Order: sequence, then structure tokens, then C-alpha cells
Amino acid sequence: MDVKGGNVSQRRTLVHWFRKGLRVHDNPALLQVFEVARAAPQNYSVRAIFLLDPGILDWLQVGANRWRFLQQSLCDLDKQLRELNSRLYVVRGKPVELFPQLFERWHVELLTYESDIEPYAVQRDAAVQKLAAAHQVKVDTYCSHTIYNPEVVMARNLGKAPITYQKFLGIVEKLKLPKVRGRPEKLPEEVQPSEDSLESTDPHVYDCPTLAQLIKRPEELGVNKFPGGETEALRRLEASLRDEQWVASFEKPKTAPNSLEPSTTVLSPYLKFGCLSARLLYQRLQEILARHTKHSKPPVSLVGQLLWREFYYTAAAAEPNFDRMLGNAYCMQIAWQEQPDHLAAWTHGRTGYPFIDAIMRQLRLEGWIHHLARHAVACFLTRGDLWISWEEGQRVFEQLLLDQDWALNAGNWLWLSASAFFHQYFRVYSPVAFGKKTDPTGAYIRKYVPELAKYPANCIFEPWKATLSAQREYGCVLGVDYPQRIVNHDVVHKENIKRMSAAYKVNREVRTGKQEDEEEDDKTSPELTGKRKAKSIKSGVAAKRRR
DNA sequence: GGTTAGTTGATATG
DNA sequence: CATATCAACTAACC
Repeated sequence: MDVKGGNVSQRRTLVHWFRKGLRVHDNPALLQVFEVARAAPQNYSVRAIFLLDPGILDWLQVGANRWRFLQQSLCDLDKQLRELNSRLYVVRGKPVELFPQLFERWHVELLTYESDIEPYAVQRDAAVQKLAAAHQVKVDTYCSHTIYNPEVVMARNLGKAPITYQKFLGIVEKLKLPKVRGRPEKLPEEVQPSEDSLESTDPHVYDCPTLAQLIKRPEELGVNKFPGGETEALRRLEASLRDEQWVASFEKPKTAPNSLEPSTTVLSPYLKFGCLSARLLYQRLQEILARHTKHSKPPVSLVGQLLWREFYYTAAAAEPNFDRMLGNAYCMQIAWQEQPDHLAAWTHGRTGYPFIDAIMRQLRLEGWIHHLARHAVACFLTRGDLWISWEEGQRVFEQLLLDQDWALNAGNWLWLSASAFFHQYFRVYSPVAFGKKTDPTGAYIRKYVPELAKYPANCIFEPWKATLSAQREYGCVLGVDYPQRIVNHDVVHKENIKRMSAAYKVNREVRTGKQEDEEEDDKTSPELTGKRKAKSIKSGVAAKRRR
């Protein structure tokens, strides 16, 4: 132990850094700090920190609802920690600038945190590790955001991420499950740090951010249907698991994307921020399935849903360009088109397709939409109707989805646009027929697109079928009160299947290095121009792959 | 090289 | 409600 200033012994500080993993249950990195402190309380102080970089408010794609979820999660975390004789210290600034100061100011001996595979986090964490080493600070990290460590899964697959779900399943079935940890025991009073130089000038310097500090445009705040935080996460967990018959027989494709209340658990936002441990959820599900001999299985079961998350995390961990088309080894190179008007219409629920618009408006308002609803709008934006890049849709989801998780968001967009993992591009969702199956009367559309509320069931999914006089009678004239459809699905989806076929052919040629058909040539044909563009884009990736 | 399976399509038909 | 057809993809496996 250090002795400074002659006779006063200086306590060393143990720091746990929260990033994702905003919980006290099943948090091995937090647990380590607590256990070290409890073993020698006379030597240590404990500080649990969250770093808030005011700069990221400008460049991060985070909408108001998502900021609110984070703010609520931090407040709840602070509350949980206070019950354990600790608290959350929210420190404002950039990690690489802050850590050297914190190491000095607090005499830090140990730093722990949960590992993360996102490229931004990987880079940041490497820099922090270097700084820690320079300051003689020990760093311990734990993989607890996912059930399985992506590195371990890859090691069991010749060092590569499995690219089919079944292959992935085969690998993880043979892996040991992590031990789920409980809530830490209360810290002894004496490890609470005494106030530092900053706190003595401003006692609120480390307080949780207020909503006003995080949200620039409060008018964008929607309904607070899914409040953030561990307390709410655990409440929702219990509520979701109460009906064991429902849990055991769950099949995702049989749940409705357009019910008025969610037909699934909506645990995803809590998993994303780590308010709920995926490992705990997995354990709880297994306990229930053990009591029900007949139960659904992956990929459609609830366990299957959790494993999809693991699947995408593993794939993403191996590809820093996972969220882009260019330079992404998984991704088909497709000459999507920029169409700002159509993109804006899709983004704001003004495509003229009520089912699509209802989904996009629910997303903006509530921050969550059903997985199959995501399929419908993602297919519509990309290969189905608008032929706009999945990266554009990814950006909109990133802003609006409470559960936005880098690996999952990109992975699902790759899937839906048939750019990777899924290849049956001829299966196209109908923006009219798909929603009718589970909501034949259109109640969901009436809720989220209220201007159409008076339309009868027989044309609420396709209002252009109503005559002008009928539209007047229903109080909503197309082109005036609600947009005309921006494309004709019946026509464009067939054209787009042909475009996908052509794009796949080019990608195949690049992959195999072979030309499949005799040289065509009409240099002015727009379709060929598109092909050449895709080909030249792809050659860069092929070169990268070959090395 | 040939066959089969792949989280969740739409439509027509019985 | 089940099945065939549409047109035909890739990855995995034999």
C-alpha cells in the first residue's frame, strides 16, 4: 500500500466502467470490483463510472426516445448501486482524455469492464488499455453482453464466424454455458470514496444526466412505453415468463407484427443496453423448457431468438465493415440507387402504403416494432420496392429503435436485403397482403395512420381502390390528406427481382472469376451500367478476400 | 457433381 | 387449412 505525505495512508480506487451492461445482476466485471473491495475494505475505495462524451451528441445517430431510455437506465443503475452502498459516477468527457486524469485523481489500481466487439469500442478500449498500462493500472475484462464469446465460437469453426444459423447452432450446442452471477453483496460503508477535488467545488459534478442535457429536440420525444432500466427489465422478464405454456410453445413466425399491443416480449431494448442479462434470460428459459417436454425449438423458439442475437454478434465480431456494403466480406455488392424523396417518404411514413406507413410511424412514436414488421419495411425499402441501400434504412433504425444494437441492426439489414445470410430474394413481402393475414380489419393502421380511420376493412390496406367520392366520404382524399402510393408494388417488385438476379450473377462471376454468359454489349444500356458499377465495386472486395 | 435445406412469401387450388 | 407452383438463390454436405 502506498503511503503519501508521510503518515496518511492513501486508499487505492477500484473502478468499474459501465458502457453497455447497465445492471448490477449477472455483471462479472462489477462483481470483481466489489469482491476485491470487500476482501480488504481498509485499502480500497470503489467507483462505478459511466463516461458521457458530450461530443457524441452531435455525431451519434441517437433519437430522442433512445436518449431517454439511456437516461432512465442510468438513473435506475445509480439507484441500484446506492442500495449496495455505492453510486454511479457519470463523468463528462472523452475516454482517452479522461482516464489519465481519473487514474491520477483517484489513485486507481484496478479497472474492470465488459468487453465489446463493436469497432468503435474495440479501438477505444485498446487505447484505454494502453493508458492504463502507462499508469500501472490493472485491467480486467469480461464477456457478458452475449451468452457465448464470439472469439470462442469462431475458434471452434476454423477461426471463422459461421454464416448459417444451423452451423452456428451446431457449434454452440457443444459449448459450455457461462455461470450466471447474482447481485453483488452490499459494500462496507468504509469503501465509499471521500469527495475528490472536483466534487468539493461542485457536489453534483458526477450526477446522472438530466433529459434536457441529452435531448436537443424534445419535440421528437414519443410515448414512453418502454422505460429504461434494470428494475423495469427484471419486471418485464418476470411478466414475460409468467405464462410457461406461452413460453414453451412460442414460435416467432406465428406472432403478429401488427397487433395493437406487442405480441412478443419486448425484452430487446433491455438486452441491448444490458439492463437484462442475456445469460440470465437464457437460463430462465431453459428452466421452463425443462418442465415442458413438448416445446418449440430454434430458430423459431424464444431461445432461438436469443441465439439469433449471438449469431449476429459472432458474424459482426469478425468484420469491422459489418455495417457497410463496401469492404464487407459477407455482403453482396448491389448498385442501389439514391432516391432522397422516396427515402424521406419511407422514413416518415408517407409511402402511401398504409401498412408500411403505420409501422414506420409506430417506430418513430414508440421506439419498437415487431420483428416481422421490420421485415416488411426493410424489404420495401430495399429489394422489394424502393431499391434504396439497406445502409440508409440501417441509419433510420439506428436513430429510432430503442433496441438498436450495432451487430443486430446491420445483420438484420444484410439479411432482409438479401445481401448476406439470406438469399431467396424472390420471396418478397407484399405491403398489402402481408399485414392482412394477422389484422384483416386494419385496426393497427387506424391506430397509427389515423387519417385513414374511417376507411373500411376492404380497402384500408389499399386506399387507392376507393373512388374519389368514397375517399371524400371517409374524410381522407389521397394526394391531399394522405399520399398517393409512391410506387406500384405489383410492377416494381417484379423488376427488382430481375435486378437482384442480375446483381447476384455479377457477384457470382467475381467470386468464381468466371464469365457466365457470352459477351453482351450495349454500352448505353442503363442496366449494364448498373452491372459494371456493381462489378467494379466488388473487385475491391474480391482483392481483399484473396490476400 | 448433385442433392437438400434454409427463422417467418404470395397466390391459386383443393 | 394443406399443398403445389412461381422462379431459382446460396451453403453445406454427401
